[in-house]
Amino acid sequence: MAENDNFFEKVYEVAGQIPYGRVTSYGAIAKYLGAARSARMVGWAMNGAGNMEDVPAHRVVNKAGLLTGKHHFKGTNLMQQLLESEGIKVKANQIQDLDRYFWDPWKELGESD
DNA sequence: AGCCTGACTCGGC
DNA sequence: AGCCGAGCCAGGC
Repeated sequence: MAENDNFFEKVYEVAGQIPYGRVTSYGAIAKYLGAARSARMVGWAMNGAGNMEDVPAHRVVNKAGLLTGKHHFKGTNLMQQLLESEGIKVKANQIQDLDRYFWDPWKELGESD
């Protein structure tokens, strides 16, 4: 039952398509789904995605590159370690050179609309 | 049924 | 350039 029609499922799909060593923002995903103002819902969806290995929630940060959701992971700094493990530089719970690692679904996947 | 909170973002000062 | 307030949608109490 892949309810791809659900907002949450869409979030999981997009997040699951984030390539290794890349990150994106909640707003980018939300906007890609047509809910630019519902970035919070993306984060809320991530709450359930955190249990999914197919959904690298650690690759999803806020627009500022801050690891806002790191507190929701198992460990205290698990999220940061995962990002650093992928070659992403993280400092003070914030991704360095975010522009270099940023992955925009709208740009990469393209809405083709 | 109503109010508060929350893994966000933007605009104004 | 940094801080504050408002907007947004959905879930929890």
